Amino acid sequence: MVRTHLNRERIAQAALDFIDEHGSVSLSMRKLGTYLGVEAMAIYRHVEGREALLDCVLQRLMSGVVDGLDEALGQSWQGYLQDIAHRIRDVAIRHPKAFPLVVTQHPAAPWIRPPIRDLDLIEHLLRTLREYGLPDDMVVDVYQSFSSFLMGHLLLEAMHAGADPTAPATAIREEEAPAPAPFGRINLDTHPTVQELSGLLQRNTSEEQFEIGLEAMIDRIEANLRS
Amino acid sequence: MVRTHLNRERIAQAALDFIDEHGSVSLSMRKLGTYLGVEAMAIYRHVEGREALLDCVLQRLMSGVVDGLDEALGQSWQGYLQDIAHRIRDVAIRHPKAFPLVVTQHPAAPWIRPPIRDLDLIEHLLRTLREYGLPDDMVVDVYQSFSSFLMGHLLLEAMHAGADPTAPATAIREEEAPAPAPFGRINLDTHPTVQELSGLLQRNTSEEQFEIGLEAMIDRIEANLRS
DNA sequence: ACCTGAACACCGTTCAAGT
DNA sequence: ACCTGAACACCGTTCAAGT
Repeated sequence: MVRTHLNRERIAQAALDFIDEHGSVSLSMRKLGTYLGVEAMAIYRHVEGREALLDCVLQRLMSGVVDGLDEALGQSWQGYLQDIAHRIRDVAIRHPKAFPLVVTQHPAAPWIRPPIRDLDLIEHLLRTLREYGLPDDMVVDVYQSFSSFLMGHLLLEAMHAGADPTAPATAIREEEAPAPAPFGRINLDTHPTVQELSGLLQRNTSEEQFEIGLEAMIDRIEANLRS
Repeated sequence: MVRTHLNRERIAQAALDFIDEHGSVSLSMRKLGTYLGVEAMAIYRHVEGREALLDCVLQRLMSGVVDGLDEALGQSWQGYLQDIAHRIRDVAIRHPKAFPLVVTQHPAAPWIRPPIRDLDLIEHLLRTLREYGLPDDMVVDVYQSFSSFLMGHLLLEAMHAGADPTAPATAIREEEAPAPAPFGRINLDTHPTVQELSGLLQRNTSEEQFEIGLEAMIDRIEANLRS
């Protein structure tokens, strides 16, 4: 008797918490049930099924991005894009195990481009860019380029951050390889260039690359606007 | 008695064929068994489990990229990158249902950046860029930027191409909405800008965007080289 | 050496029954 | 109105048994 009173929001939040901890493949209706202190099949009274549940999680994950976005206005479309980019990056970094849902869950329409798939955010983006005076074809072009950019960078960052520090599927035998991992099962002898560049390859430059790439994309839009 | 003689390659090919047709979530060991005309659990004699099976599919999917890549040499590193980019794009377009495995399956090491995750291809890329005279830190930088770029563009293209033309999960009731689909469950009244730009949004400019973005990335590398 | 078939522990989902 | 519990059809994986 711990306060049941199930509802859509409580379920979505619990599912997100569970995914943050154990990953989305480990989430089952039954486990989420016991996680909620309820008999599992009670969830179906509030959400249509597992697929719909993951859609709820995704929406909860992304709904925070558009909130408070208006305050960032009044500057420039460049600053506005920077703001959105960093907000979505925060989501990807804070929820690395949940973020890949943006690509796993099929969007509601084919012209929706993850990770910008929340309709309110799309509306906000298109409307705001228009208000800053960008022509319509340019507005749509920015939406599409921007999505691709975020997708590429953030999915890779999330994969990196969300990778289990725990051992891979094949359990480690104690007698072999107490190595620090990054070249565990990779034969460096047959890939000498990888070996020689291993130091550089292991450097994590995600944040710089993100900032540089974002700047470059904005520069490219500016150049297009002038031509 | 149709020639069984199971082996790793035949299994991987059959799994890829199955995924191309039905998607990777529908692939089960049992279904693949009957698809191969074999008693399902026979697969375990050749691959360790479902996860390993998907890794095999992924490897088969990408192994073709590095083959015949040497012939493209002798030109310039720009042409070389263009060649790889288009080869990987071909894979994404020809196997839209299988391509998302590049992000679903965790890579063997954290410094590996999908979709360029085949070790032979990574070795080839790093070595070749070096031979063209790029400095080491630039070589690694190109690997990373290039991966992000391909990831963003190709995953979105694959999602678009692989989306089921069949109805979504919620079966369509006959009396409502015989609409052509792209705005099926989306309320356009609350998203007027989306409505006004719907014509532009539905245009498929994936290929142009890919070519333009690729060119821009290469230009950026050239500029970095001169500075 | 390779495949089979029964078995185990888990799934998503449905539905009649409880309160 | 909301939750329960049994049931059904499926899973991945193990293992002794067949040939």
